[in-house]
Amino acid sequence: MSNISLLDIALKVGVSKTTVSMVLNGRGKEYGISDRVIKKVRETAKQLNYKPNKLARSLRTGSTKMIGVIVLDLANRFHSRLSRSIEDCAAEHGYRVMVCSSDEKDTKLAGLVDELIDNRVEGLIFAPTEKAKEKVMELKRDQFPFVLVDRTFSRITTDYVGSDNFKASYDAVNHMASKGYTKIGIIAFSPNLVHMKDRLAGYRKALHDHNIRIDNRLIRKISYENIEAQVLIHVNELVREENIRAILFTTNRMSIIGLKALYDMKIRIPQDIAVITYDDNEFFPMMQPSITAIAQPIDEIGKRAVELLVSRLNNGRVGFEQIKLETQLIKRDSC
Amino acid sequence: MSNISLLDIALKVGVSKTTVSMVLNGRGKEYGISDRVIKKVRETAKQLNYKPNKLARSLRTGSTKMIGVIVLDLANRFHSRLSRSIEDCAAEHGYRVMVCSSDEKDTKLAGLVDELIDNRVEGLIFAPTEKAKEKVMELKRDQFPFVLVDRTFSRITTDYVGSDNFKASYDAVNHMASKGYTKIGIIAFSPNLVHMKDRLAGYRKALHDHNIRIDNRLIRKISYENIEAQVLIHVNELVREENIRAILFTTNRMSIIGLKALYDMKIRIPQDIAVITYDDNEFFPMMQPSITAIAQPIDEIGKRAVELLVSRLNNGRVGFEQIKLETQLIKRDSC
DNA sequence: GTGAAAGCGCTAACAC
DNA sequence: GTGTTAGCGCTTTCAC
Repeated sequence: MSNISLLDIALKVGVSKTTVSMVLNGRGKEYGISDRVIKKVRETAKQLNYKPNKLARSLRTGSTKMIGVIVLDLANRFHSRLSRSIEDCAAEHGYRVMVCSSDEKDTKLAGLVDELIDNRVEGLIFAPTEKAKEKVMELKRDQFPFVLVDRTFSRITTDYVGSDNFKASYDAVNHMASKGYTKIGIIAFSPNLVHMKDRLAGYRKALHDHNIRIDNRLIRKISYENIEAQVLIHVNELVREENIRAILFTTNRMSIIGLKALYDMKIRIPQDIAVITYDDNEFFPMMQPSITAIAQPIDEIGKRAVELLVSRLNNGRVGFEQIKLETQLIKRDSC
Repeated sequence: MSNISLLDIALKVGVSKTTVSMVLNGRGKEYGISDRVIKKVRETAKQLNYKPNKLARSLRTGSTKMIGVIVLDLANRFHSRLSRSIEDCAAEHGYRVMVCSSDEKDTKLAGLVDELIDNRVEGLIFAPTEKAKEKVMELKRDQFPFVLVDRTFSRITTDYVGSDNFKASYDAVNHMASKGYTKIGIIAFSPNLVHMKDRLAGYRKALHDHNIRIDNRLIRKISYENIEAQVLIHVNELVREENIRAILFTTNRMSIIGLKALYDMKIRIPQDIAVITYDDNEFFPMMQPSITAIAQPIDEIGKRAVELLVSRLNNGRVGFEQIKLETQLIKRDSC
């Protein structure tokens, strides 16, 4: 890799670095550089295969046009689509992204936040982990620009973009109850983060509105470790011991595991048990039965998050916005 | 965001920048800095919330520990999993990644390559687009370290990691033929890239070995624009006009569209038409019928690509390696 | 119309 | 044991 600098071009053309810099930044005219020189500089740059060093430029200008993005797992469909949406929208606003996965680990998240800041990203968009509140407060205290996505904390005000999880669950459980189901189970993560709180609250409210007694044995809260084993256990118990007739899985990961479990148990859907899942999937319409799902507006979440961040970066907007976007209950045959 | 530099710490502690730099890089002992100073520096750094400026460091050291990654589409399952694998393996080797999506567009790819290089990534891992050969040759000429993944070109030697696509298709079609199918269709992209050439060649060879006449009408090659419409047309024609009894979809994107098309046409799988798809999916075991698929070793592809790149970066390895990894035909009920 | 020079924050060779 | 200094490649102010 050749390492041609402005100076090399300047020397070759017989002008100063300054002139070359101006020309290559498209400000030749503005500074009244002669057409001859402009042309010569451009040609020489191309000929020498000049690559501007963004590190040097950023160091000098104090601007990297970089946004740090931390999702939970790039291999998870929700998060990869979210990343993609952020990537595209950021590009529209002239920003590039650095995407990382936190694996739902608080220490990893904190480390990534620091590293991204060390790399001088101008802002962060991330899905916080369960105990990341401290790190988030630290960012807030330092007034570092960031936007939370997917999930947030209670009692702490930050920019946030996510789904209207309360309504999403409400709609789903309302749909179940309207179909006559009363023994409705739910599997969720321990509600330390608001999105889970809301997903559970929507469930409760819907049951309440249908005058269905809330049975805490039907509400299963799992932790973020060993998800697969936990989902299996609880699905098993809900089905075998609690005799549920319908179930709501509150993340796409749980849905995959849960559906597979039901399938392996030879449970008939929806005859034995009706199912609704969080996050839609391309294969759901093709499954037998097709799966009823809560579709989150993933692209929109990414887009709004970028817009929120960029508006802070550009306008120095004050105050915080909490954006909750509408989900869509896609009714199919599983409920 | 406070912007504390080494100098601020140095001033506060009453030593020079150098001393602070040494201490903060963990080389205090090595350079014989006194314990008292080391402690004081560390404390002050923490207290001032010092964030090392990686731009400055990288500019100075000439090393960013960054790898640029360009996949086709971060929202595509194959590519998001590949990205994740690369992210993890890179981290193990002390590198961070910048991931971008080329959307299968040659100009976008070329632009991303340039931008990543401007950002001084030390190497690139990317899936080349159809007409990216020129850009790839340019990188090769400039001796910029890179590894191609998923696909490569004929008549150009570079580091490459992908699946053994010939064998993958061969296994699939061999499986079909062994089950007695003779009218076997295939949908592929125009084979300008070697992976597609191989996927088609494996199909042909398997037919040949089973003494099945190769009928070019059953081989459908589509371009990268408007994929959905094209797949629909060809599936339709293959089914309605050519009376195929089995079909091989050669990418996961095609599989989703193709399966949906068959589903909408009320084709019974495998009674009417047997199906095998490229890329496995978590939902395939649960579908009715379950879907037979070619599972690519995605994690391994990412891992090996990173290792290949890192070995070049560290050892300055000469020569090129072309790694073709074994796929696995996961036999289920769709064929 | 163009150039000189300072400085972004850091590291490392060399000096004392 | 610690400091001085130069310089990575760039932008930008000011000077001519």
